[in-house]
Amino acid sequence: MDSRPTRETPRLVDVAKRAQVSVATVSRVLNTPHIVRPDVRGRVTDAIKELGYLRNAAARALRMHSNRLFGALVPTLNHAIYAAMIEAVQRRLSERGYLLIVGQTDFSPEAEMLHVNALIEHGVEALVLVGESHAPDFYELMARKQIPFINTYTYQAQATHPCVGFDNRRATIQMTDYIMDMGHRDIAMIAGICKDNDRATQRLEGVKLAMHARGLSLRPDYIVESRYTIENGRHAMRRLLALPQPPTAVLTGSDVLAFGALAECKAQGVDVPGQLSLIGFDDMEFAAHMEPPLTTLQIPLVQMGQAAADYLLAVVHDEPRYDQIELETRLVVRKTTARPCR
Amino acid sequence: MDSRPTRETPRLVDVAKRAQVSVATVSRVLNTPHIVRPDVRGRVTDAIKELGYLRNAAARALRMHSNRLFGALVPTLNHAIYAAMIEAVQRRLSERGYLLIVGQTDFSPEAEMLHVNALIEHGVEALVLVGESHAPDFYELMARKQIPFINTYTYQAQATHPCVGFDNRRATIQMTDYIMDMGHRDIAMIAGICKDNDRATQRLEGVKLAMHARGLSLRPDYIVESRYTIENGRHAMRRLLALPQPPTAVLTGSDVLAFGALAECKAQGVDVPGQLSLIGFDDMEFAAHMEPPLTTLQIPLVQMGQAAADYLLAVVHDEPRYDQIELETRLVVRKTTARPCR
DNA sequence: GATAATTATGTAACCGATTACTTATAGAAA
DNA sequence: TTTCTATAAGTAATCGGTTACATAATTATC
Repeated sequence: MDSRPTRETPRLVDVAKRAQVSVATVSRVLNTPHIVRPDVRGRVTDAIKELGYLRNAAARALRMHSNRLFGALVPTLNHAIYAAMIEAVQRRLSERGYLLIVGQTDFSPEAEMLHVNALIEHGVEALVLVGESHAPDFYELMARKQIPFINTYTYQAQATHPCVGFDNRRATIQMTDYIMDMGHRDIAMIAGICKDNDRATQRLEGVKLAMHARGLSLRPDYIVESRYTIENGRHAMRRLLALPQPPTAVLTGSDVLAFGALAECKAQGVDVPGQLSLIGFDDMEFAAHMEPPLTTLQIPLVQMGQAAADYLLAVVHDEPRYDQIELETRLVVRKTTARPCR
Repeated sequence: MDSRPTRETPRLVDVAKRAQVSVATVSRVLNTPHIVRPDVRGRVTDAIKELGYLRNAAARALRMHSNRLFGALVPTLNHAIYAAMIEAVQRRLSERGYLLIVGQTDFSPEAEMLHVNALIEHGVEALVLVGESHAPDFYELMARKQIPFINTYTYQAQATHPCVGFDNRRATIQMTDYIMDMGHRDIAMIAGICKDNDRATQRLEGVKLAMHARGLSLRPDYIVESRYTIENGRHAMRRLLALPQPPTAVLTGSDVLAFGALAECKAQGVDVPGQLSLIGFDDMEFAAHMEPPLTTLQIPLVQMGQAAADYLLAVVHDEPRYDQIELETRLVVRKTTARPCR
């Protein structure tokens, strides 16, 4: 009868004792089972089950310099687009036995950098980020620590850092060309907040670029920057409609803004697309079910998350991969766009 | 001139050497700065900055048996309600210097259990879960490992496990009473999938209970179970409207389903609330902006996430706390409910 | 100025798993 | 049966912090 106080958690050595083998053997059963004789292996797995043994990842990480742990930082989880991307990343990593730490930056590079440091301390093997503009010393740090990462929601062929996504400028150029082709000239943009947000900035630039290319320009009072909420979309549209000469077409930086904008139009009796055309961005679930259904730009969110996870897994396992991954966006034409009636 | 190959990552001992102190002192500067003389402390912090030292959480965790790492498991991040809860949890933990590993269970107890094991191996100090029904050996495991956890989205005063949320049965009883008070008897429910989902199950039960209490009963063909998507909400409503005697009121297990249901009503020219009353669940952002604005039940998502984080932090720091936390739900009456016209 | 009390710093054991290296065992060949 | 080879299992060093305990330095007291 052994009356020593029972340890709370069994360790490798406890399993070894019970299976009458050395710790090395147990470790082998756990990591490279095929090099252990089947009968011994059986004894060990039995002991593991009987004791309810779970390995200690801290000890493992300390010795192995690897954690099976990735990190992902998004502006917020409260936007479906980021949540959906994270969901795809998490799912993919899970399939490969990796866990994911998630953090939120609130669109602040400083907050992002704080998180990056904490994540590195915790030994994450790779990092998923959003956008390409980070804190000043971010890239230097990653290079020094040799931690692979990938920027999502962004793509540039000649980018110096790994990225997966699409060219945000080209995306809104596509939208703007489409609406100009229909005959619109008085085009407004309800954009996201551009400060510290390269995607929002580039989307706005795309609109300007496309208009300039046809000798038009985006009037300053036709630009409204708003945080991505329905309420803000309404406000922004109210502002535009109150202008002496309201636009005939409104592009938005997000379906959420478009939802609010459309709600405001309905409230004010403005016919969409009769009097005013509206285009969203993201093609979120509700876009197809709005009334009228929203013309918008489809973003390959799930693909992006998967590609980000796959890329980092490839780096970690030293497998071949592409550093810059471009994904297709698609303008989904539904019922909120028409030729201007003026 | 020192030409030894430079270590990739500086360690505590490197900092110690550079600051001309022992490792113990550096560790103290990091963990209990006030017990180190200011001048020495200065030397050390300088050395830390100069070397770009970041502590190794694995080594720390191994020695300390604590990680500053929590875990959270939700069915999916693709539903705003779970994402919003996680966002609140993450934010709160972040304030206190903790990181959060997030996993998705897809409403499967087995998948949940797999994640739980992985999280424990990775040394999470506490766990946030959704609902109260988990894999058979879940509670036993948590008790054995002594890892604190909390069930969210659920509340029962006499619960044997920590929980934060509301009584899902009472929530739909409240809705059902309200709609019955208006005079409705032909009440249908578009519920979530009840299998392995205690919240969905209890919500459905609540409707049945409330109706029974007034001598009514929920007809089997008035119950439709659907996954929480807009499209499914439409389908469900289509099914109900195709019935020989359609209901005069439809309760739903989620605003997402209600959104789809309302879209279908509009498509079929069914007047809401004239011909049919509709109630949602969750009070998501878009509910107030639907047309007509959706009557729904408000859930304190953010509060729930915060409370869950606070509870677990309290346990970990051995501070006082309540094990069962009830939060208020509120029926937000908007424009999709009216007396029946029949 | 000497001694005691207090505070600051250093030394080294420890956390638990992995694995290079060593030793034992089984199987093959003679 | 003996020797050699191949394969399996064991021993112990190691990863990088933390902290009990030992020692040195400082301040307080006589």
